[in-house]
Order: sequence, then structure tokens, then C-alpha cells
Amino acid sequence: MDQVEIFKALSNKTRLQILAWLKEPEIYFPGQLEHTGFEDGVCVGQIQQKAGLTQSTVSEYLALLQRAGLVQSTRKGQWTYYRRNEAAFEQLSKLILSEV
Amino acid sequence: MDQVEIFKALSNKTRLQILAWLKEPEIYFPGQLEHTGFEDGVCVGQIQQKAGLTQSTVSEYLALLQRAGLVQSTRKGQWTYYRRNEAAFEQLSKLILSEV
DNA sequence: AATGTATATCGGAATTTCCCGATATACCTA
DNA sequence: TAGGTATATCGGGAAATTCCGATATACATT
Repeated sequence: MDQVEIFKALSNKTRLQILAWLKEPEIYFPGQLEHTGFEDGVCVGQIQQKAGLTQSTVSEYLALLQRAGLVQSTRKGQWTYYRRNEAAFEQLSKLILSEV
Repeated sequence: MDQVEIFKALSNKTRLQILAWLKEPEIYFPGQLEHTGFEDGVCVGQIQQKAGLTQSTVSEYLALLQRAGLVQSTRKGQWTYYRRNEAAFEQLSKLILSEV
């Protein structure tokens, strides 16, 4: 758990937004529900649309968040679904009180 | 409380070190104890020495941490003492669970 | 095999961050 | 007032980040 890498990942408004959206996908991505549900998270395209940035940028942001350990992904067919890694946030919350 | 600004402030190894040092000044800055104690924190010069960066860099890092609300300062004579703002860390810890 | 769709990766321009040396400001003492 | 010490601010080169368009890869369908 590289602290600096985690905080860098969180140092961007769009990435914070994405994390907030992934917390309540049923609210922020209602369009996906009927297709696949949210067990595996939300696919890149849905996130990209909502973020209003290019596909390449959003894909890189998600990869960055994953390298930091804040999200996890599942590939299903041509879609990659991203979901939050809640354990990482719990850990981070504690770490801020104990180590930072 | 600007989340991005806070996470940017934490996205640097030296600044994280400084915050950790200020958590236990009596351990990391034993030289200052006999002079002034630690009620107001630690002066810039002591922190600079320990960080091993230039005076200007450390001064700017402390100002940056202060703008993010993570530390507070007290001027006494020619010295500026910096100490942690523990309330900010408590808030941040909770914020990571509730908002991020 | 050929085409279409979803995502990842590459190359790069613009901006920001990192960290420095030089200089300015504040305060203290003789 | 002059000189010394502590800190803040300024200007800038190097490196990292932001975000893009173009291209590559992966999978599905026909």
C-alpha cells in the first residue's frame, strides 16, 4: 500500500467523482441496471459518458485507480467492469489516523 | 475543506514525513525540547534540517500543508512553529468513508 | 475472414509540481 | 542604526501530471 500513490490517485476532481459514482451505481448509472446489474461494477463506457472526458483518459484514470488499489475490475466479453475496493478505503481511513 | 487540495498536499513523501514527525515531536526533534517545548509545534529550521531539503522548499511545503488545513502555525519572535491540526485528520478519516 | 464495438495503449502539447538558488522581509541584539 | 538570524517569496529548470487524438488489441457477430 503505497501511500503517496494512493493520495496522488485521489488528487483529481474527476477521479474523486468516479469513486463517488461507483459508491452508488444504481443511482448514477441507472441505464446499466437492466443489462447486468452492479455486482461487478460499471463498465468503462458508462463512466466515460458521465465524466465527459475522452475514452482514453477515462480508461487511464481507471487503470491508475486500480494500480492504487482503490478499484477492482472484471472483464466480461468486450466489457470491463470497475467497482470500488471498499477494504482499501477502510484501510486508508484508519491509516490517516495511525500513520499520517 | 477542498478535498483535492488536501490529497495533493499528501501526495509527497517528504510532506508525509513531516506530518509524521510532527505527530511525535519529542521523539523526532529532541533538540528543541529544552528551549521551548512543543505546545506550538516545531520551528521551520528543525524541520528543514531533518528533511534534508533547502530552507525555501521546506518553508513552501509547510505553507502548502497549512493552506490545506493540515497544520497550523504560530509566530514567536523570529521563529515560526508548525504543529498538526489533528481535527483535520479526524475529519479526513471520516470523509474518506462517507464522501470519497 | 471481415466488420463493428469496447477497452487499452501510445505520443505529445499544455499545465502543474518539485526543488533549487537568490533575494526579500521580519525580528532581535549590539 | 547596523548586522545577524529565521522565515517567506520569487524566478526558473527538470520532471510529473492532465488530457487529448490516433492507434492497437480483444471480443462478438455475420
